[in-house]
Amino acid sequence: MVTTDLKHKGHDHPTPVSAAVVDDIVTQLVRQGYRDTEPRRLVISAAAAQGRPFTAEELCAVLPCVGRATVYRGLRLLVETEQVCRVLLEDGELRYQLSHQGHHHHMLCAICGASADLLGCDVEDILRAAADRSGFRMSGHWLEVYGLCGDCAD
Amino acid sequence: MVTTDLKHKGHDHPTPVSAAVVDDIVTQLVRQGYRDTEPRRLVISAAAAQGRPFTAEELCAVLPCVGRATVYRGLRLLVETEQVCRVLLEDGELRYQLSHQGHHHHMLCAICGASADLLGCDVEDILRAAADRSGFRMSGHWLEVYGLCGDCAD
DNA sequence: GCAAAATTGAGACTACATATCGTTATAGGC
DNA sequence: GCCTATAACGATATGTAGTCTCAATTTTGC
Repeated sequence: MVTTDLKHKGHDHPTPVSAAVVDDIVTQLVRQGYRDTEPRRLVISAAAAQGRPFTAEELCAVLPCVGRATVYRGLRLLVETEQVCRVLLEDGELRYQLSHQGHHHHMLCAICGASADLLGCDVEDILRAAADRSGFRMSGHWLEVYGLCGDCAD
Repeated sequence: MVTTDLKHKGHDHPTPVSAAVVDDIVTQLVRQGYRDTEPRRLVISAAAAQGRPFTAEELCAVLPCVGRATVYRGLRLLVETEQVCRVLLEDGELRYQLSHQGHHHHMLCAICGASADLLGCDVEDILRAAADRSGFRMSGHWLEVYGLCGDCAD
């Protein structure tokens, strides 16, 4: 859990963010025909440095050296290419976070705001069967789980 | 202003609003100490007339005789008192619709935009068990199902 | 009918997000 | 390494959704 110490210009230094994560995402983008640019890397790096779901404005605040429009565009691109996924908070607010591979759901802590992946849960088939019984052909779903994480429940 | 046809459909056949539905909701509000006012009834009536999930702006458009602020306040009150529930569309847009009693989930049709309640599905216990295994204490969840309704699947 | 209090509505205001457009940086050919 | 087409950038204008303010109005209880 980090950190309030990244707010510098482009060529600063050791972010707690592993360069490998950024490189990996950039590689995915390049593979899809997008360019490898400095501002884009900064957006990815800032997103990766967030310890919990974040908003576009929060990235802007952390990246004063990158134009607002660029932050928004970068974030949108990451969502479109599925490098970043959206997270729905209990009050209806929509935030973002780096996406781990594949379809999954999130458990969101009401106290610390942390997000963890919900593993070992396959509701897909159950939902599809229930929908079927109503004559509805399911193609997808959206699920968020709210509560307290292990640390905060104590 | 480009709107998808999904969001336009349904203006042709507004659901006839039974006065009983409006009366019922107003009764609930009065019971909780809120007043029975004409603008508030108009908001409820307009909400009930929507054939599918709607936005605050849509209600405003349908109710030119009611102030914007009043529409927003009325809608917020209805959400707080759980007469209206929020619905999350697949693209992340948040809309509203009259609430049927109790906890339930929605199936949203990608073509006509209709919303139906998902019945005969209890994922609650499954989710709680999966969360438990990760040391997470679940207190609630949010679930939406997307696909095609019976009419549109043909 | 009267007074207190909740509610309303016009419009100012804020926050968030996108569009415009001239400038800059990147990638790929040479 | 140099050159060019163009993707991407950033400053800022514009748009959009929602809240806030406050005087005027409506509702409720007496």
